Amino acid sequence: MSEEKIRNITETVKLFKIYSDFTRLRIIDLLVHKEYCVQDIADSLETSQSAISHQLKLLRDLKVVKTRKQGKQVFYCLRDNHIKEIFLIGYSHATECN
Amino acid sequence: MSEEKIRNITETVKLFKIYSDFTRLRIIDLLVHKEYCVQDIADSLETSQSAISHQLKLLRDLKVVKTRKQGKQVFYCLRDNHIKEIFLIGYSHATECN
DNA sequence: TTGACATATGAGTTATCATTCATATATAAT
DNA sequence: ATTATATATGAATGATAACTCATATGTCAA
Repeated sequence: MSEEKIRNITETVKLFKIYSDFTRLRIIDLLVHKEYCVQDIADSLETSQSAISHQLKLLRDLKVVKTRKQGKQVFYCLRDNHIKEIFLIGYSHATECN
Repeated sequence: MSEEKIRNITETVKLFKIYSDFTRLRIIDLLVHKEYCVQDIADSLETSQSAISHQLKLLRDLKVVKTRKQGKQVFYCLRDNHIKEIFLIGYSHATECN
């Protein structure tokens, strides 16, 4: 297995890991539709503000989301359509056998 | 967030987790092209037979792969095209920015 | 049936990572 | 300036899961 192949597989693993956590995937699911501020995400998901903030930091570092500050609040949205596309493909594959 | 939505997200997380490990993804990458027996996978990936067998069991339990026994060897291949499709989509998204 | 080979698997160890808790930072309102 | 609100973050904890090691199981050959 070539060095480049290994790099590519490594990158692909990183990509899939983004979607492999319940909290993160619910955040992404919310942001597919519109932007949200931190507390609204936390409320929607019935999860602590801290846990959400930690995951949002992760998603920020991975360039998955971008932010817009408005007063005291910080609004998050998906950075581009790739994230949304892969989420929707995975979601439909995972749920189509019902 | 509805009960059904939570079930769907949970299933989607499970799906993405399949692809979220370096060893498993390299196994899937091999099996995209053709069937392999356990030792050939282990040799290709320079990973112990035990580690490979453990991951193959996982993939079997998740209905990702199916097996064919031939003498002492067991050949593994992908069970259907869904797995391959999602892998290829993720792979191309992860590697297209080069 | 004994030995050699291929694969499977249980137990133990270790590393990763998501969460909590406490607290820091930043902004707005009074 | 002080207080309240929104968000961020470091450290500690706990859970998950991948790997190793030892060994079991299954199959073939002699």
